[in-house]
Amino acid sequence: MGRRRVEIKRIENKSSRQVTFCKRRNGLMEKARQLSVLCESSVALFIVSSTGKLYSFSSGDSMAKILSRFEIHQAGDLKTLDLAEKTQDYLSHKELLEIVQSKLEEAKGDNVSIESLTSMEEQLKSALSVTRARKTELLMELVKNLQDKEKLLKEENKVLASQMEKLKKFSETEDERALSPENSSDHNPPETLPLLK
Amino acid sequence: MGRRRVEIKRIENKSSRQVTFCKRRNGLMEKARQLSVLCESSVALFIVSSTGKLYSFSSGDSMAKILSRFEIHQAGDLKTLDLAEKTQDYLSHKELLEIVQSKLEEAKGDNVSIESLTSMEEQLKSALSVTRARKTELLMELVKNLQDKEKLLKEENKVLASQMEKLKKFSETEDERALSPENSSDHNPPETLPLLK
DNA sequence: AACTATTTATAAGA
DNA sequence: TTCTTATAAATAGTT
Repeated sequence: MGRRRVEIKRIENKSSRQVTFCKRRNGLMEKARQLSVLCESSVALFIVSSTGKLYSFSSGDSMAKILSRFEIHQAGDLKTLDLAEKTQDYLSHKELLEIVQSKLEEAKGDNVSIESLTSMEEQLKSALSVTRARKTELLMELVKNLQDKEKLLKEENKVLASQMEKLKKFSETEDERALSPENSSDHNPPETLPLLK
Repeated sequence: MGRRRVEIKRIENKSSRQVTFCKRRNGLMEKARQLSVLCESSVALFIVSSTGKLYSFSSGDSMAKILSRFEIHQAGDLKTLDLAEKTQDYLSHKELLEIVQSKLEEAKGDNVSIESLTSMEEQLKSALSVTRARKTELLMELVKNLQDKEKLLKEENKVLASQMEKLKKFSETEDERALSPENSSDHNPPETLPLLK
């Protein structure tokens, strides 16, 4: 949405990349805020520039709250994995199994054509394939969510650690009280992360 | 950017809130992706709907690297997933595929017995089964590792938080002393300390 | 789930 | 950097 259409790929020119980063970062933060307000949802956003500066936004609820919701969701996901035994899918699975069972009974008689058996074979293969695909899909999704959560937890730990360091320095020197307020909402000023790598 | 200008405040109508959530969520995710690509920055985004459903985006790359302060044990995460396609297994996979290919070429000739084809079918089914089992095994293992890691991180988080609490209280106390030195003859009623939480 | 009238974001230029 | 402006993109309300 500018003078020209722009391809979504790395901007090679360093300074225009920097400018775009600044503009779009602000835009993204504002959009995140709007979403959280308009739809009363929890939003956490972390952006780390290529130079290592951290920018974050999180909606009213503390990160911990978001995390705990995350956790609940995760628990739900694990249940979904047991899908064969639980949830609404249970009935349809059971039904399917019953149908298959009855078909197998039929098939024991010798009055069943090869054609119908081939058809049944195809149907079963298809069902099996769908089931396997769904299983893998759920597992991959779960892995991704867990990895995201790990990142978020690490981020939270980092914030805690840096706050603690400030507090330590403060209590050692007994200087003016100038502790940074809680990281909670709105646009935080950029905080430079020490890069340990 | 719609038919009307819209105030940024909670949308009261439930269904239009839901629709807006969906649209803006997608928009936000896409913007996050674009920022990460255009400016090669790391972005993590978590959205939890009011109904508790989680949506997340994270730029695949270096977030973990940058947030690697507490990072000790990992690196093996996604690599483990790629294992099926790369590393040492690659060669043997390639070999296997070559063997299968040559077998299939053979099978095109009509000088191949049904028995040998049945045997090949069995071998392939067996290989497939082993592959699938291994895949599931690796995925479940990965999930377990991530869950363990999550537990550790939360523990660490808890410890940090409680240490910080102590530090805060400590520095508060120091301040009080500095501001009003103890006078043992004066029995003032205890002042309420400003609570930081 | 599509469609558009509009608003909003932003790319390039100053 | 900040402002301006032309234009692309997102999206609110509608179908």
